[in-house]
Amino acid sequence: MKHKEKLTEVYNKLFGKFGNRHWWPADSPFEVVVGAILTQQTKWENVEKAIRNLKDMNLMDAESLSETGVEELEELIRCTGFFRQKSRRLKNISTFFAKNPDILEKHEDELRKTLISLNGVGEETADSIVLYAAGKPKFVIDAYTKRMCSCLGIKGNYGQLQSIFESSIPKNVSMYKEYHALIVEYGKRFCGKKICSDCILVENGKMQ
DNA sequence: TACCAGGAGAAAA
DNA sequence: TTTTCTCATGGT
Repeated sequence: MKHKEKLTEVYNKLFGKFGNRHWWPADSPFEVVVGAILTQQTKWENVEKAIRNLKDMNLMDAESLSETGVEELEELIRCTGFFRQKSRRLKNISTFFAKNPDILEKHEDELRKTLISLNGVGEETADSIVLYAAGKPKFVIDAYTKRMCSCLGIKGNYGQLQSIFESSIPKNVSMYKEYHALIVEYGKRFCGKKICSDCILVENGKMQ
């Protein structure tokens, strides 16, 4: 089966199972940016606590966050792990957003390139911001996506997998958001477990 | 106790 | 250019 047909079938199956995920949970585009940094190698539940801490201190905007001391940030986001790195990354990116308030209005390719040039922002984090904060079409490839693709027999590095997804499904922001969210939900439940046999994409002992 | 979670960046091979 | 190591906490 070709990639396009396979990925379309997987989408339909996941949507049928999980429905609309309404992603990304955030009250503002900047909150998505903050969440994208904090969620690196961390469970979302811990990110939520840190975001609550920042909101309680009225720091959920670029200007306020950029003016906050690194040590204070470390305490507020400690629960997300890697707090020394992340506090510096947060301060760095919020300073950039404070100086460039219209950055999210740029074309997705230019925006992505700009974001990746910032310290602490790699491909996945940049794409998450482009898609969920700026609302522009860039498919996010995360660890779950790589694992799922590997099981489906679709191989490639980040850029290759992104190209496969973007050429297989309609270039549509809502579709990109929904598909990635569905893969995460699927991944949380079925990937990394020792019982792959329960995977909803498996039939007769093998992936479709 | 050991392992993993919605990565990125530097160092080593 | 690809792989490995480090960053760190909290939950299972």
